[in-house]
Order: sequence, then structure tokens, then C-alpha cells
Amino acid sequence: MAIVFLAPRGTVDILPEDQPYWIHVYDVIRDVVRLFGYSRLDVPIFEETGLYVRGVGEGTDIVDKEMYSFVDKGGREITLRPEFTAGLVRAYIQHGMHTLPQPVKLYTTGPIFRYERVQAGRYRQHTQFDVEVLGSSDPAVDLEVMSVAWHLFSQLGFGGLAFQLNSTGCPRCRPAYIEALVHYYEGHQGEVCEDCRRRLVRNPLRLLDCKVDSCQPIINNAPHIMDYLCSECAEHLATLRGYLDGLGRAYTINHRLVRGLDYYTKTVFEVWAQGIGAQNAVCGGGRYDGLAQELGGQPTPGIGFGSGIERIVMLMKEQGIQVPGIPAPQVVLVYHGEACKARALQLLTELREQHVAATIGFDDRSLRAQLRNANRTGAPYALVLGEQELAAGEIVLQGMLADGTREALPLGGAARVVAARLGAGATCVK
RNA sequence: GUGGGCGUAGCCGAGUGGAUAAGGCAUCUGGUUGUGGCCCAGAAGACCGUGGGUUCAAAUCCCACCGCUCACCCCA
Repeated sequence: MAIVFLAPRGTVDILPEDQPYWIHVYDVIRDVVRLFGYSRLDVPIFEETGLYVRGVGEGTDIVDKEMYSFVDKGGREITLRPEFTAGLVRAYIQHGMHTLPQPVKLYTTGPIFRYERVQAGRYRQHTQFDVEVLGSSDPAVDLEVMSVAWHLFSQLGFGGLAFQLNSTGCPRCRPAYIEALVHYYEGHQGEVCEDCRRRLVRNPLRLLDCKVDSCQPIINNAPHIMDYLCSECAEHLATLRGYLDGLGRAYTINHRLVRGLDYYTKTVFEVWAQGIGAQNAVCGGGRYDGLAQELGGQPTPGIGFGSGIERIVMLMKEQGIQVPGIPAPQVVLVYHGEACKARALQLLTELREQHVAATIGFDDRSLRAQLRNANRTGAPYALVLGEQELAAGEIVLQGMLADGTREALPLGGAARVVAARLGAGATCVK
């Protein structure tokens, strides 16, 4: 039989065998956000296109070539969310959250859509854990947000992650830096790659990001934004670094860290991993003190990050991190003959009402086939009901983990007895 | 958008011009009219990615397209 339909390019099915990783990541996220005092706010999967054009910025790759945009039946311009921040800031403004105690600490998880060429660790639909803190420009909030990421990765058991930190300045100091950078590169036009000549006019900050060998000496001698930060931005970074050093956090100041969204101001950071392909960022974020105002709200500083769960799961596999398995049923019902099947279905319901995780085989297969499948589930017990037992008003409880000891129980009230028997038992993990 | 690699059952994979396209895993059935794991036997499952070309003969050689994958760009 030829397979007709495949998952669309850039999308993946998260199969049952992968779910333990995902469940564990979500469990850890839940613990971390509780520990840090964050509230969940879910925003729609699609928004008005203008939100992202205004928020993320024209000229960014996301807006220029990566948005899944369409016109709905009502003629509205709609875009599948390519990031979380703009939507969450929109919700903050829409619901008057400036009236809440500030800052407001929010998180969410869910799918993100970007029309990109697929490669290892990069999908057209991926899932992010997103954190945003709105309403404070205190550098301690920068520390707080970075700490959420630190704690998450530490709780997941990762080693060898590299935290990268930089400042992108602000609208007051960044133009002077860009001007200096452009001026510097204009003197080296003949030496840099073709892409860099294009970046020079389109997006000068990205010049620092070039990986072409011949451009590296030029980058190394390029002016640093650190030397151009205004006193406010310089002080903000210095204070944050003081806090980080005080906590003994290892991080690298990366002069070349520039992020692809227009709204960033001051702090930007990423977390890098090795061994998951060329797309090595498992977390990226920064401060966006001008975004709320750009979106029509009161001036409201903010900072946040997104972290890609697909990449986190890749890294867990790469690092061999163990996660809890899927619980097996506690008991599997096995029957022989139609009368027994009908009675077994009643017992199945009774067991579930007693909170016993119970399953039954279908399609009237042979006892052997039913036991074989019961064994495969990893269930510690089977309950076998055949004509003999039914006639005697009994049912056989059979242990499945060892050599299969069998014990006859009265059929009436069997659910209660089994529930009591299993109640004290360990949770069974396949 | 650009470049590299790869397309043989659900999965892995042999086959490099010659007849009905190996084998393993998984699935189903049986060996035990009512008892799982191990073992054994059998069954089912493939328009060899699609289309065209070369040839007496193509899974195999050539071309195009499609798909997957990795990398560039950029990002999570």
C-alpha cells in the first residue's frame, strides 16, 4: 500500500515513544514557573499580521520571508504566530495588565510557525516555552529571566551549555555604533564576502554574525558596541554582570551576538548547545523596552526569552538524559467466549471506577494472543475470565511479572478486591 | 532562494543489467479446542518515489520531476 500523505514539510509527528521526553520537559517547566512565581497566559495561534510587522519589524527575516500569512474569509490579514513576544505584549495591553502589581511575570508554551528551509533542529512548526516579564527595567529582572532558563536547563540535567550575553544598546546609542560599524566596513569592502557587502546596506549588525573565514579578521577588528553604549545602557549591563558574577553564573560576553528581531534593546542573550546540528541555540531572548509603545500601549519595559522544546528533546537524547517512562496498565482483562466477554466488560468498568488502570483486548482473539498482548503492555497482573470461572463465580488473578502465579477471586466484588490489592503497590512503569 | 547526500514492505536493509525482488524487526495465525515472556512453523505485507529514455532485457544505466535529509542564510 503506497503512502499517499506525509506530514507537511517542516512538521513532525511526536510519536508515543517520544512522549516521555515531552511530558518530562513540561513537568519540569511547570515546577520551574511555580518556583519562580510566573502566571500562564495563552495567546492565540494566529494574530493580525500587522502585529508582527509592527512588533518584530520590517526588514527582519521573520517578517520579510518567514511568516505564514493569509487572508481569512472576512478579508482580514492573518499570520500564524512566528514568535510569542508580540502576542503576549498585545495581551498585556489589551487586558490593562498595567493595573496589576508590576512587573507582570508571564509564561506560555505552544507551537510557533516560520516558513524556513528545514534542517536538523529547525522546523516550520516548532514548540516554544516562552517567558516574558513586563513592567520593569530593573537589571535584576534581566537576571531573574535568565535564571528561569538556567534553572530549567539545570533541572533537566544538561551539562556543557554556553550562556552568551551582549547588549544591543538602545535607540539613543545604537545608531552611533551602526554608523561606526558601517564606516569601518566601507574601508574593507574589497575584502569581505558577497553576503557581507549586502548586509552592509540591509542589516549592518548582522555583519558580526558572518561565518565566512575570510571575514573573520575583519570582524575581529571591528568596533565593539560596548565602546558605544550610552551611560544608561552601559550601567544596565554592568549591574546585570555584577548580579550574575555574584551568583557565580558562568557566561560569555559575546560582542557578536546580535538578534534578528528589531525590538531588542540593552540585554540580549542566547544559550548554546553542542551536538544537535548547526542550529545550536536552545534559548534566545532579550529586553524590549520600546515594544509596548510601538504596539500602541503605554511605554512599558519588558524582557523575555523563547526556548525550543524540539531542540531541548534533541539535546536530552544527545546527552543520554533518562526520563520517566509511560505507566503501564495495572491490570489487563482476558476473556474466553462471548458470555465471559460481556461480564469482563462490566468488570472493566468497575475497575476503572475504582481507579484501577485497566485495559481489555478486543476482537475475541485467542487466550494466548490476549495474554501475549497483556505481557507486552508491561501490566503486572492479568484477570482471566473463562467459562469455567464464570460458572464457578470466580475470576483468576494472574501475576505477569514473575512466573505467573494464579489465584482465584470471587467474581462479585472482584474490582474492589483488586483495587485494594493494587492500592499499596508501586506505580508500574514500563 | 542556493548547494551536497539519499529514495527497495510500518521500520532496518541485501541486491550494481538477466527469470517468482534476500534477510531481520514488528504484525497476524498456529505448534498448547482455555494461558504471556524463550523457541519453532506458517501467513500477510513492495506498481523497487513518479514519469520518460537507452536496451532483447532496468530496482540496477541516463534525464526530468517529486520527496526526504544535511548545510548556507537565519533562528528556537
